[in-house]
Amino acid sequence: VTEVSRIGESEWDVWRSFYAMRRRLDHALEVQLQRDSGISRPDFEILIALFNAPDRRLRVRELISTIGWEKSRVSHQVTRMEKRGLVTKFECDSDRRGSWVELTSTGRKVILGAMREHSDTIKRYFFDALSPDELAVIGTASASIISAIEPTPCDASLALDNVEPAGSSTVAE
Amino acid sequence: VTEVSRIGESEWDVWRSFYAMRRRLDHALEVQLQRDSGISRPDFEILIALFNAPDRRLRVRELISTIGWEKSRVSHQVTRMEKRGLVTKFECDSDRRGSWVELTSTGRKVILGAMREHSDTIKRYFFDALSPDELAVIGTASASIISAIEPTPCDASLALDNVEPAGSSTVAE
DNA sequence: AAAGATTGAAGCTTCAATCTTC
DNA sequence: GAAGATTGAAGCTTCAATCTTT
Repeated sequence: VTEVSRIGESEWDVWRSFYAMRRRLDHALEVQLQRDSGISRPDFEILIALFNAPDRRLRVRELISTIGWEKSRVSHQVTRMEKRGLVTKFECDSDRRGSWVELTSTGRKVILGAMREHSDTIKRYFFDALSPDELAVIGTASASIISAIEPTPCDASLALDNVEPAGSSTVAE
Repeated sequence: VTEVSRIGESEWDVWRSFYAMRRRLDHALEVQLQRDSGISRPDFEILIALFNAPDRRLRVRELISTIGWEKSRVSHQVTRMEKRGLVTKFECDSDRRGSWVELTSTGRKVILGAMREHSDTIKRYFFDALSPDELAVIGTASASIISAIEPTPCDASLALDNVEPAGSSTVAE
């Protein structure tokens, strides 16, 4: 479609290497969390978000925007975690549509241990494997990829190329 | 535990950036595949493996080693894909325990389209976002991380530090 | 017994529908 | 009607158990 800057075999090798790395890293982190702390990565994400919150509690709405999941996923996940005693749910006074999710004391213990062990694991598999230069490149490269995916909220401004046709009425309403 | 080479806030920023990038890239690729070709990423992986095989067919066993999934995952996935007409299964003559999985003509059409569109997407979100230098660093960094996770099969050779005790017989067999 | 493969159950994820409160 | 949240169904993933052939 557009002019193609050739992607050759060596480039695809990088992609495959990158792809394999993501899979193995994910898997290694999952295994470690489950083995050391008895939780899954989804569990970890919920717990860490609550742990970092003001009173160890968040609205479901906030959980959604913090972690970036679908709302039903959060709902199902929290329901399961409540059964296991990691969190509790209760109604919100100020807005009776909403509900709070709060860390239990068990959940607090679990996340404290998990943070320590999980950090060690990330250090071992990620930071220790990379030089400072490599780390820096990965930081900027990650940001570039994210920008490439999200056409930027400034998208709108690009569409307004020939804006302001002098004194045209904006919607006669 | 061991002496800690400090992981500071800027390092964790890189981790979070990397983590977010992986999630968004995965999501973007899934969305594109589903929208353009009506298949999921698991579907794509099975189809591409079969497409690259000698007669567009593989034993389940080979599918497992090629893609690196759990055997039951492959089995369930293939069963679902067979229902949708993307692949067919039939018995293996030479080893009656085994079975073949083969691309249907529909499956072939689907994967041909998907490869084109999916490559374009990877180009747009991955290759176009990165400089040649960044790409090279990501390649070597990915390999390093994989090595850090898998203690290397060459592990054994490291244990053989003081090898070759003069005229030792190499396996009396 | 080991290898090749399937099955069923349970947890995870997404989608669409729903319900209540604002 | 829109926002906050839950529910149910369907597909995905893992684990353990099973079954057959070697």
